[in-house]
Amino acid sequence: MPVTIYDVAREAGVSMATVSRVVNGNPNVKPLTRKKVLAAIERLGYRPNAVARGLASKKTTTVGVIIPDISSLFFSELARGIEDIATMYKYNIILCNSDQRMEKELQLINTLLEKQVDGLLFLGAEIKEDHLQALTSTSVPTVLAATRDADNVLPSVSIDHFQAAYDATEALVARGHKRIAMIAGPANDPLAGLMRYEGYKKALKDAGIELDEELIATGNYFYESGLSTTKAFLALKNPPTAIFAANDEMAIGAIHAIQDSGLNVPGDIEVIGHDNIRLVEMVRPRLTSVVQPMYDIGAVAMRLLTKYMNNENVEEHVVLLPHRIEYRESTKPEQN
Amino acid sequence: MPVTIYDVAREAGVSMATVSRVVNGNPNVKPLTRKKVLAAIERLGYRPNAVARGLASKKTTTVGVIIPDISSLFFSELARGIEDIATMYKYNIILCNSDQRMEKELQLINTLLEKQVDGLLFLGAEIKEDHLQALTSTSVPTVLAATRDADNVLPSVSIDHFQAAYDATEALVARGHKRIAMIAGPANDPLAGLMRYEGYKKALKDAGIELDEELIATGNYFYESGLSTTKAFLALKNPPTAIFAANDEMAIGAIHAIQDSGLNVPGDIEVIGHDNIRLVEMVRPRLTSVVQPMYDIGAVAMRLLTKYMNNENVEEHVVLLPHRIEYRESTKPEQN
DNA sequence: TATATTTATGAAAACGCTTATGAAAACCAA
DNA sequence: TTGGTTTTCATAAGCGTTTTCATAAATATA
Repeated sequence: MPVTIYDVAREAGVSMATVSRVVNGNPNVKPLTRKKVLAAIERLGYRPNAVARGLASKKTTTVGVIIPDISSLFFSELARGIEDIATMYKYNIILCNSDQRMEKELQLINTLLEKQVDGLLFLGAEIKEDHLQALTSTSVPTVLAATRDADNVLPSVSIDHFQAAYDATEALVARGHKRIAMIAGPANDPLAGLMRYEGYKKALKDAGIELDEELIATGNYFYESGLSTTKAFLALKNPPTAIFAANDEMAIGAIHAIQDSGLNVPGDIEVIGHDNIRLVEMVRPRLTSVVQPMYDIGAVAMRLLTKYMNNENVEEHVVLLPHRIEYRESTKPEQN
Repeated sequence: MPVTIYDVAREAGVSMATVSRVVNGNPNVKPLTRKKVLAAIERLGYRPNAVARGLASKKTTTVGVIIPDISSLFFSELARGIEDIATMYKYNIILCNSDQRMEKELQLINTLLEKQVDGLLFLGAEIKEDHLQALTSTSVPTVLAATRDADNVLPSVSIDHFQAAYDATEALVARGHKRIAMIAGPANDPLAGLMRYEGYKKALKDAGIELDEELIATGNYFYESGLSTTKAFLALKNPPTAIFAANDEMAIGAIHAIQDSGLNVPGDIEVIGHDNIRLVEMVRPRLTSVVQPMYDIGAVAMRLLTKYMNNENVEEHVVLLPHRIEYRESTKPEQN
């Protein structure tokens, strides 16, 4: 039988209200009384029941996190940022994998709301009407991380994917390339998929390079798809001299496909990846990549959420974190 | 104001007990009544409050997971296994990073118990007396994953680290090597650190190869330490012809150190890693590695925990999952 | 000293649900 | 019909806190 606040009250010779005050650090308790209560707590090994507390106070100090796949290098880094800040603000995290399946996402939102989370962090790709519907019809504050809804209805933390892709492509242009291939993400992924593709197109256009459909492939963000799409590129009668991949794993696949065919990176073909996951340092040549600050996105999103949960004032509800390109050996120095 | 079970009861013209029965699938409800209640729930958009339910039923359908670092490839894979099975059994996961710091681990155990989790999954390295004390002094069932306490007091799911390291070393011996180096883990890590080292030593001994202290280095499981320790090996006047690393990241560091010095893997030096994380396929040459089934360890541990939470009978509380070596290009075919 | 304030404490009512307990209703056999 | 079962449901007592409200004690003010 676990010891309750009532047991402590009796042991200390006070009322449970007083024990509650002591436990919650309410200053209106005489020092002597506080000491007595603390002693009783110690003696009995009292451990407050957070569920009961949650029912009474309507706060659970728990936030729900819906994430596509925690085993992904990208999202696990993000999750770490989330959790660190959550801990800092005394929140715990209920972590759920959605696999980006809408039905599951909606169901998870519901489950987490049932569990009375104080806030919700949603990571994913596409935010559809149903998501918006589910997330705005509740009073529980929600922040999107590493994604955004099209109309910026919900608070979100991400980077400017369009500009990031533009910059990466431009860097390739600046190195004199005319035939720049892209391994894009799925088109139903509005940011990492579509936006990065748009940035690539715009950069080519601004450089006066005509778009060649042959040089555009769609991958699924996994290594394998980088490998296979690049093999196809290499089989072209006029293959690319540079490749921009929508994420690092595919970029590394590209490098290996190039190397496997006897060509050299960056000598024959230069490669730029995206996200700058830890992997980029563990490959030869090390991968030049657009830095997407995953940890920071998670951390900032969580911080933002705490503000909403505390009813603090928030100046800007859509935050775009800065990106930059980290140059490594998969690209050559810029020629000018 | 959220709608409560009471509102539903009024709307449906029944008592709240009946609503509760319907919500919880209690069969003792007339079909017609059930339909009325369901309709009322639908009409009002009722969403049961899991906190209140938890208080009344003393079950939260939530389990706590203490993990060293979710951003690690190794642990995030494990976490995925845990979460998948948890979902399957209708549990949610509260995920906490411990960074292997004992103080934090103990504090997390306490926090999770306050939150009234139905079970606890502990992942880490060393299980000390304090851990045992904290974990056994509660009635909340606990399972260790990817680790074990020395006396097998607590239920656990892991592999036979000694044997795994023995097998890896033996594989190198079978390839004719006499100078086999090991990049071990920290000695205060009893399994992945110490046990794997012991397995290595035993295999050498059984092969009649004398232990050479020069060929033993201690790393921290990160890529960098594989790189630096291997550089030191290569600087030896009599360098190793094979390297066994206690995990894959260090093994990949070793490969790159070897390649950077102009030597060839496996031509000049063969390398075996441990764990078989997804990375091993994303490196050239692809890394031969001892398969530790991370996902399965997580999944089995969670499954085991569900049994304890349901008071089911458990035959064996210490489960050792099988391991094997996956041969890739960082080792040569066995010569016989 | 008497009065007004402030500070400390306790009693008791929520919080939203589950779960005995037991009564009424429905069913059954004889 | 009658009595005995079985179903179906309502009443109400928790579950362990927080939090109002009231009051008592302590302190300050006049």
